Amino acid sequence: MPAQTRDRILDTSLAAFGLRGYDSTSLDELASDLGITKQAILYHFSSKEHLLNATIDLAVKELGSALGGASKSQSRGFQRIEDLVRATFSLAARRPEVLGLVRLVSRQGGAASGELASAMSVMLGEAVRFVEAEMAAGRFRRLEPRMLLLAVYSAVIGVATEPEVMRALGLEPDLRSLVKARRETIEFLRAALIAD
Amino acid sequence: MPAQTRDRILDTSLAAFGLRGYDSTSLDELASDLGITKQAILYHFSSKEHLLNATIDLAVKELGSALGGASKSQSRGFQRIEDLVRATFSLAARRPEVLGLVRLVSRQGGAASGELASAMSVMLGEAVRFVEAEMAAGRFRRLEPRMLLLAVYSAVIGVATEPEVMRALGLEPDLRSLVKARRETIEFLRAALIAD
DNA sequence: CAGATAACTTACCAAATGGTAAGTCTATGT
DNA sequence: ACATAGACTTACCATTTGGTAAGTTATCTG
Repeated sequence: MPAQTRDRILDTSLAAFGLRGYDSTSLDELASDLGITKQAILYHFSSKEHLLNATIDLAVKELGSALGGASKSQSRGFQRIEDLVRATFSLAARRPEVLGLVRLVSRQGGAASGELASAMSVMLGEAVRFVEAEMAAGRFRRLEPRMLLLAVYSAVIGVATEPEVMRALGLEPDLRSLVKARRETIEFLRAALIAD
Repeated sequence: MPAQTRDRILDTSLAAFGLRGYDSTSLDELASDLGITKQAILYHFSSKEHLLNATIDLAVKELGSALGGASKSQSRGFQRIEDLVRATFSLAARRPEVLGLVRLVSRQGGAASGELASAMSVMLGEAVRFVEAEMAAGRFRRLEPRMLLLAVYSAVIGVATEPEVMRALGLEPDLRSLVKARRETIEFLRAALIAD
């Protein structure tokens, strides 16, 4: 099993980068978490930046497979939005580090963000067309589609990945609250989107 | 003018911490930006962590004065939400680092987050009561107030501080787009909140 | 069995980092 | 005139960081 270590490294670094940040994570830390030496990491990934790139690739893949099903579903109208939000919350509960990394990269924007940016562009492009079609069909309220999506994206990602704000609101960020948050987010979006 | 350097340090570190993160900002960098030595910083703030604390204090103050007016305004119903969103966008355009730091701290949650957390708790507490009153008066749609606020907070902060996502949507994060984003965010919230 | 290759580890290293100690320079109060 | 205190700077320092070089071990191949 030669390629197993490589996968373990990627997994651990995805968690570390996604939850604590790039600069806050040292290769030595990653290595000792994995019970190997730092040089083993540098054997598989020639530099920390390359490791980040590979980690982003993994996150993009996981994001795609988590949201791909919902995004390509045949459901129409608000049901499709609901499917997407459910898939996002499910990912946030299962692997919060993936969304954390997405947010990290989309903020920093470094040289490595190209791939993620283009992957997101594709997904967002599809989403824009979908929303426009629903608006044209009169099923969604008429709003600027891209701004609408930005607001929806922000609301979902924020709710799913800001545990401290939940605490400030007096809500424990446990599974039960997350389920409640999901339901409320969906109701919120339904209210905002459904044309009367 | 003895206390001037201290203020300049705080100002620069607020920008650096808020836009690039705590670990990604070194004292040497801050110092050379300011044209002083690192030890001058450590003279005013005995450690990097103390500097962070003082920086958070400043951010809390700026946040308070930027949103305080809108939050204590006498306006009722949706107008008050609109005032708040406008104030937030104005802050995001003028001093994005303040919101950046708020988000950074609210995510990391470190030992220093106490003050900010409590300040936010107060503001959010007021907001919850306001929303509940509006719902009781039948002016706002009935949703879970805290979850609603979390979604609103996330949407506004996200739209105001995620330039990369805007780029992925094909929108330049310049002032004009920000104005558009503000208008659309308000319309989005209006649609979500106003009871029919 | 020889040797090449993959998958590591041990040994280093230069630069950067947060922090300490001691000195300098200026203003102020006595 | 002089001590004192404030606001720094110059000189260091230990640790951490990302990265290189040179082994070591096991497996596979001719």
